[in-house]
Amino acid sequence: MTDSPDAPRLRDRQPKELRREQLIQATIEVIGRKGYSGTTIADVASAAKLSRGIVNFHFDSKDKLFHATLQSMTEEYNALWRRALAKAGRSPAARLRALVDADFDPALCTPRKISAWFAFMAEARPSAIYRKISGTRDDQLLDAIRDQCTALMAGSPHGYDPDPTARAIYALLEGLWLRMMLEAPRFKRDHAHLVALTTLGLMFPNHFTPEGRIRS
Amino acid sequence: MTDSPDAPRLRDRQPKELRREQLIQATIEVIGRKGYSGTTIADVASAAKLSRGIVNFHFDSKDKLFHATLQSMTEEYNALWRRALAKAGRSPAARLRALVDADFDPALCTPRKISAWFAFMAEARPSAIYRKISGTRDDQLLDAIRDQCTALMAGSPHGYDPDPTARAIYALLEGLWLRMMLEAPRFKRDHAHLVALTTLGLMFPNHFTPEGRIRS
Amino acid sequence: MTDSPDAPRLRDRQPKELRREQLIQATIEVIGRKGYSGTTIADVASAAKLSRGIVNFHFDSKDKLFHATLQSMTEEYNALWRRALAKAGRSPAARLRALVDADFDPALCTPRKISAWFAFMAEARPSAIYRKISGTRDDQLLDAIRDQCTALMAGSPHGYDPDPTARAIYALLEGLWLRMMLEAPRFKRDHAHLVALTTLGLMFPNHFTPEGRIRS
Amino acid sequence: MTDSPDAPRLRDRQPKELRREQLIQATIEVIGRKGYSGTTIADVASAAKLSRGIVNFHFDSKDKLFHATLQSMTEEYNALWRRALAKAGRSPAARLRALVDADFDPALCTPRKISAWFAFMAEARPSAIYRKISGTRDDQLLDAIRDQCTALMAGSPHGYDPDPTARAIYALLEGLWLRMMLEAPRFKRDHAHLVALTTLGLMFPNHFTPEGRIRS
DNA sequence: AATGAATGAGCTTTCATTCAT
DNA sequence: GATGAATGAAAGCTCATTCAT
Repeated sequence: MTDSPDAPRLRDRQPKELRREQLIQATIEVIGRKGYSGTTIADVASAAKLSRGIVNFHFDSKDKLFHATLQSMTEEYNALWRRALAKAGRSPAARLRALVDADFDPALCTPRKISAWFAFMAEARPSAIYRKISGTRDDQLLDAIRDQCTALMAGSPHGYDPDPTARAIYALLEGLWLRMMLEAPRFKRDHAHLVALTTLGLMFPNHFTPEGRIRS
Repeated sequence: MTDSPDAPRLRDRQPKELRREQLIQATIEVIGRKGYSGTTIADVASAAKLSRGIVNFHFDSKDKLFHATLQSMTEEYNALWRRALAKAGRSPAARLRALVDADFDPALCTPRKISAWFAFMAEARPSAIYRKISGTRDDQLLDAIRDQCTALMAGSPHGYDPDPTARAIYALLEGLWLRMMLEAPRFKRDHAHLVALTTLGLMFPNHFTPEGRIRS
Repeated sequence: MTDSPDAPRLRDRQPKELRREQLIQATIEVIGRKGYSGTTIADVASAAKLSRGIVNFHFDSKDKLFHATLQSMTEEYNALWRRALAKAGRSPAARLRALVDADFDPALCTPRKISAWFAFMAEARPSAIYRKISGTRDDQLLDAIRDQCTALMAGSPHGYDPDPTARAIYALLEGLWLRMMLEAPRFKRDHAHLVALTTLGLMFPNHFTPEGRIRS
Repeated sequence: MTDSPDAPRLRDRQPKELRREQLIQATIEVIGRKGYSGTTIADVASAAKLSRGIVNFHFDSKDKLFHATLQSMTEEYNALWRRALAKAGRSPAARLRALVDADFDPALCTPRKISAWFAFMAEARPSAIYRKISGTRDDQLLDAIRDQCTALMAGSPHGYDPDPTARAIYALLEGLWLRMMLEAPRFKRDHAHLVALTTLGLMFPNHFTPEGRIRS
């Protein structure tokens, strides 16, 4: 009666895609808050301010909802670092720095989302959901990091190998995410970012300053 | 085909501590295999080849079993790195190397245990089980790493800071554990260990060779 | 042999209140039949011809179901004697007789309901369910009885006290309920009613005949 | 080491009968405290300061323990009122008064025992434990009361019937026990006793004073 | 005679899923 | 499209009972 006619009420009918997206965002939020095993379909529906039956209606099963949620998170993450790489130009140092910075983008690097990521990872039995959906992305990001390391270490003294170096950077980034989660709110995004940049400075003293700025 | 008479039957009476330990080991095994939310009391009892009621008999609740399991894992981990540090002598490089090596000790660094660790970490809501039990250990290990970094970087050029460096090494080690879990069995312990040692070589070129050996 | 199409199937949707009432009635029936400790949620659901999950769906827990059941019984009982009192007019003898008769009303005084009452009473630990829900009602009924006794004994010879007299009538009524339960089906409602009326005749010979009829 | 050699330690071996008695007393105590459904074998063993297995050892099953407990309570009660009757002499008034007084004997009329009585009564499904064990006793006590009523009412005016009168006294006594339980500790033994005696005074004004003393 | 670890049936409870409306 | 009452499988927990010691 009182709603203005063009303000779409939440529980009104919505195109399928909108509802799915709304439910996926609610899922991320709830998993981030309650953990994987603590998340029920009722929680998700309630967080989306919709009825209990809605999830099975749009996703058939809880499993498929979680699948779609991880898929969505993966795509968002992928898009971010690819865009960052594209914008970074051709200098390997700038590209590497861009990849590192992307990991601490305020849009992605939120407590809820980090929590949700680890929830999915920790449920990753061999052959399970995480590997299937995000495994490829992981490989591609590692490749991208390795490409920059290879370029940066071209003239390095004998014995320094870009391959484990890239592995190290990649592991470092994930380890920092883990720490942000476990030590929240003590260990914050800026602090973690600084640690990553410091590492660039230590690993590539010719290309980065101690604080991680690119040496021109 | 019957049990040899002197093989102690599993279902025989055992001192409480033995049963508790047996159940904790079964819990680690099952969590490692099926994940946190996938682990039921029946699974644990069955893995220990005992009856369903046994867990509640010895631990009162699933929660307390999980609690005791994480406690046990924490104590094992703690004992390992402290022992490694004690054996390493007084040279900061040797001590740092010992801490890094400890993380890849074959007794700890098994697929099941790594999986179990992340299962507990991912369930770590703010104020939950992991923080409570393992938080202090984490802090102490980080302190130990930082002590060595501080010593090693005493004469470093201006701008290099041991604090984020220690954070980086710590995050790197955890990130490598995560990768061993997610990429098992492709990404193996030796490979991860090599990545960690390479990082030492890159970070402290005066104290470690590119492969992580200590420069005398 | 199939259900006639217009017979509403039990399992069809019903308003919440209807289902709750249906489950409460089933609970009284089962407690009356199997006792407090012998009553399981499955029994109640089965008596209501509904599924096992229904009780927790509508009442959250067995405890709350039992709570609601006793509440319902208390309200029914309360309504009955208050209505009887209201209809009885102003004569103390008629009012007292009405209160006594109410206790043997065929709607309340059934084997099942009596059994259920004592089941709840016997579970009454200090501070437990019965006291909390029905304690006040008991007091009010006792007060109502005492009011009539006081009026009837106004001119009694010295030494006769309306207070213990009221207590006696109240205890008598409950004791008769107990006997109906314990000696069922030998000791029936009509017999118990007669005993109560006889007592009125003995206690107030000026106001009631030996059979309990009101002397005009 | 410190126990004096002749002080029998509780957990030492004891003749069967002693242990059984010890367990029965513990059972009364626990049922009185926790109710019928709340009483576990472990509770009983613990109240008797014995091991968990002891009950099944001496009574085979919980059912048989409860059986023996009610039997013991019944025998104690029986012995009490029969003894009281024997001591009362031949005067019907004295005998009736003795029966009433017996019900408020401090040895029997304790909160725990009353609670235990009602616990057993309330579990009395038709054909169940209470009827089987205590039914006969109830009948005999009722008979004893009726005998006195018949004698006392021999010369009563037409219409007064000793049979319902006896029923009333019996129900009154049980009802007062119930009230002592439900209103504990507000409604005490002495108060209830007074109510019963007052009733005698009202019912038999020629034989008892208003306070229930025997008119000589 | 007594212990208490071990068992497993049976219970309450949770919750993904279904489906009449 | 959306709702939410209803279902029932699966889980955790309790506890009477067993039995090696």
